Amino acid sequence: MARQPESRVMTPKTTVRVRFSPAPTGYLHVGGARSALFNWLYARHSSGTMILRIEDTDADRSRPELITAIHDSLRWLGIDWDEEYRQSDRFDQYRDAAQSFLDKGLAYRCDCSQEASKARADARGGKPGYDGYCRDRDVQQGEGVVVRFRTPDEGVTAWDDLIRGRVEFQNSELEDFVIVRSSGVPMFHVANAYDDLDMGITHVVRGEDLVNTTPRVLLLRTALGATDQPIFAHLPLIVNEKRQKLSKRRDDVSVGDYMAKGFLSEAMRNYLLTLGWSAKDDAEILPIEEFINQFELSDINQAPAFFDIKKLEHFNSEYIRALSVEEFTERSLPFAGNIDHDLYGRLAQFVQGRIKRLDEIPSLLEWVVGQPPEPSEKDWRKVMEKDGVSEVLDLVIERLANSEWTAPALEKLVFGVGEELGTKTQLPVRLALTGVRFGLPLFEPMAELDREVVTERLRTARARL
RNA sequence: GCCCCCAUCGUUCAGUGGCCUAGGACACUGCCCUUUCACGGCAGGAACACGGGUUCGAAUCCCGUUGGGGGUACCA
Repeated sequence: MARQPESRVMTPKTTVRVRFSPAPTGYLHVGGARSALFNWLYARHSSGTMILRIEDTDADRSRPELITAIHDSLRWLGIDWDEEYRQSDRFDQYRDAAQSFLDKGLAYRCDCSQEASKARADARGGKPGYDGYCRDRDVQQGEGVVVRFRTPDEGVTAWDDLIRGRVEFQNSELEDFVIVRSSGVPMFHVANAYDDLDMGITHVVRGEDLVNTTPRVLLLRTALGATDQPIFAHLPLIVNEKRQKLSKRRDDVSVGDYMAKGFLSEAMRNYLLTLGWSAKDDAEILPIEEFINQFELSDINQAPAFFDIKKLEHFNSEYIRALSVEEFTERSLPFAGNIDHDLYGRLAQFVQGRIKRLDEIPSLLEWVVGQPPEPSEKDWRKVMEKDGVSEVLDLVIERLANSEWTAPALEKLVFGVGEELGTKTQLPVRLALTGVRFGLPLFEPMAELDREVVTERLRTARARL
């Protein structure tokens, strides 16, 4: 057969298969979402397969209902997948694998209690880890017995990380780790190595917090009979303001929280993308297709990135403003609070350009649908305690009685008073009416209120002068 | 402690030996626009952690120091 030209070299022989493997022990958080996203981007970029694999080997910690929540969060972000597996469905295969290790002498049973091995470690002089006490004790199956993998005493386990370059571990540093719990349930290392091999995973894209487990997984993979390695890409961590790995405990980071705070999923996804990777020409906000097109794992940075909500908000406001008024109205309605839908439909266009997050909407509308907040001392002094304000209010109140009740007419009325009196009139009217000195354009919402309500509010303010 | 990783403006990304008197974005400050706020426009301050090499030449390569982080479970 004739040899193909360059394309033969350029095209990988195997199609890309990647997986996102969350443990259902909590809601999807931004770190996990970013891992999922980078896997997905690479799968779509290379026309490969995106696999969702639920790593629920720890029955005590896993909560089945969280799987649905993870699905929802991924879907919200627009991340889809082609195959899905659940490790709890595959226990038998992992158990068989572990048994084969036992049969081949690659693993052994151990009946040391955790207290006992810790006591020995302390006696050894603080060097933690299991010491291989049971390696040749021929322990039999029984209560409290685990299976440990026999790690090599010498040599090096290494891989060429797409993001970090070559990473090496001395095998002598590796302890004989547990692969089957005393309950008989295999540990995640086994499941992970087995599945990556069995599912033909070509690229392992995951957080840097997993690098230390890579040698174990690699050793297990070899024990399973593999002669190759997947390509690893260990993503830099997303950190909080103290530069620590984001944690569900101390940081408010679940994807659902951001949904509830009024972030658009496209903005969230786009922002997450820019943490550790960037498109050509300094472009930060692009259609997802363009990102997919340009995405390469090897272009990802090595340094941890801070999750900056300010920047996320900027992205969000950009995406909000890019929406058509119709789409904005529809998508923001659930955040608008207790307001007549038709009324909101008329006012949404004024809201759209003024918010960074959808959850800011109710406060913007407060004076339209309910009572305005009490003006602050400072605002009152600055706006109302000036010469001519009482004349302005008097005149506006007077003319309101007979004015046509439309936005243009009201604008003309208020500005007309200003021209006659040689002063600016919007601010005092705004403060009297809305309670604050910033917000929506004044006249359109004003025309939505009843004449009596508007007049009453202005009178109240006038009385306070 | 031990193992592993990381190090460019406050933040984030760019920069892969000369194009860098280091660029973009967010944030911040000032001005303009505007009879609110926001948007928009213009301008500004702001960084290659330190010390050694290598080289004609280093933000870019090597070594060390310092600093930060991750891991060190019968969690994943």
